[in-house]
Amino acid sequence: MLVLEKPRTEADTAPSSSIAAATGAFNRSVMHSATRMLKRKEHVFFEGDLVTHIYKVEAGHVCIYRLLADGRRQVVDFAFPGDFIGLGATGRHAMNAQATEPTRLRCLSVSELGTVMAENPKFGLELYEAISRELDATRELLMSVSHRTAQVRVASFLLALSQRSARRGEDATNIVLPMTRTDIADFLGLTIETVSRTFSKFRAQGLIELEQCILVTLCNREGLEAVAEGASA
Amino acid sequence: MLVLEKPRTEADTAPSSSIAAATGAFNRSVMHSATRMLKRKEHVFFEGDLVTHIYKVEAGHVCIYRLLADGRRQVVDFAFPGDFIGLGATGRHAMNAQATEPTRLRCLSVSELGTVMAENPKFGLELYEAISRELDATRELLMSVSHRTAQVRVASFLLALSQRSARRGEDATNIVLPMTRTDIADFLGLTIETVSRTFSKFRAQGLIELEQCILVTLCNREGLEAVAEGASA
DNA sequence: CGACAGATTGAGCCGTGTCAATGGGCGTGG
DNA sequence: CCACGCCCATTGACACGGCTCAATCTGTCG
Repeated sequence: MLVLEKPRTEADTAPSSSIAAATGAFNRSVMHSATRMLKRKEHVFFEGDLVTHIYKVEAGHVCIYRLLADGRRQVVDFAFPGDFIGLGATGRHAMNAQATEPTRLRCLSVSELGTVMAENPKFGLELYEAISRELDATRELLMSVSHRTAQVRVASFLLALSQRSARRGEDATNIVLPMTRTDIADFLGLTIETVSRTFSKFRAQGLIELEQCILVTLCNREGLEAVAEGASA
Repeated sequence: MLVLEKPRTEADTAPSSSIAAATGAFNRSVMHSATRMLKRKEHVFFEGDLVTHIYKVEAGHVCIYRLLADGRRQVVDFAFPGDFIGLGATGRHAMNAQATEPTRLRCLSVSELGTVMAENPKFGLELYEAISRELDATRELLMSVSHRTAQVRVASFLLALSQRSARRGEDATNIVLPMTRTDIADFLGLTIETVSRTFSKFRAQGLIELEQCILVTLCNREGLEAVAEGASA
């Protein structure tokens, strides 16, 4: 998942080990399980679907969103390789999950869940910790969306992406956006126009460089962090 | 917790049974555990505190919030009798929890958690389901805060309170607000002035009646629902 | 009765949404 | 290979909702 806001070091490092543990148990448990390939824009599941599986993203990215009555869309999460999706749903999915690019998933049917849980008593706890991180991330997003200006939100978003890249050992300054402006806007609770304008403003300020719309270079991390902190810059 | 938005019937009834189960297990497990009394405005725990206990609200109300760098406050949840608080925190609390009125809690120390889990393998799953509901509620709140007008948010909020009262067998039309305008504002991502103005507007439209600031009467539920649905009324 | 916290109400401004037009990249088909 | 069309991103003008600042009112507690 994508965590906005600078995570405290402890809160950041500690759970990743627990996630690693969960991932380990998951992999051991579903060694024989199926993988599933998705094309760009293809859905993993839809809102209202019966919950049949828990998925772990192995490659690609998945956008978790929900449609509102008025046709608007709220993206609640972006799932990255290593993340679980479909957690927390009981009975039926409350969300839609759509691959933003070609994506590979590992699947564990919920009917096996009980078996796995019985074989590995820790697995329940591991799921609990995974979903706890999910909850934390959603709350961070809530903070961001409810009280912050567009600039702060977008800056936080870019920094979060950068940190995620760094954590995965990838380039933290040249970021490839795995989602469209619309996805970003619906995630941050903004319009596509505002997101675009904010990118442009950052570029004008020399904070970032843009290439092909999806390649962002962070030229001035300190400056971006200052904006994310709320400095009106 | 407080769930905005009209819950689907199935999503609403199904989990309540699971919660009941969890509560049962919790009570059985902590029969011997301590209760804790809090005065109005007293804190259960603060952000950054070590996680020592999981709590269940027995009476009163608890406001779960977090302070932002700029001094603003985001309320992420109101815990009502029967709700758990402190779930999902690993290591240290990421939130503050403050009683909005005299409150009684039942406590289970996390050191006992392992024991309880071992004695009752289902307990982990029950916690998982409880936190799943928490996640759903937070996502609903996110929807509400990110894309909706003040009127819609406040209307949804009142209806959510009403539904909660109804579910608890209390009066669903005469609601006692267990929190201040500030708490409501920080929950809905609005200012206290906007909340107040919106209340006044609803009163002027004959949708509600106000008494002593904390006693709200829903005069026109359909009208309020129409507003919550987005009708510009 | 006085003091204080919380709530209400008003005036003005700023940021973001809305509507609309333009630009750029990519795939498809001629 | 080029041209067209489509989708997405960018940019501008304008309106409006909610925030800010500020004054007043109400209820409560000492």
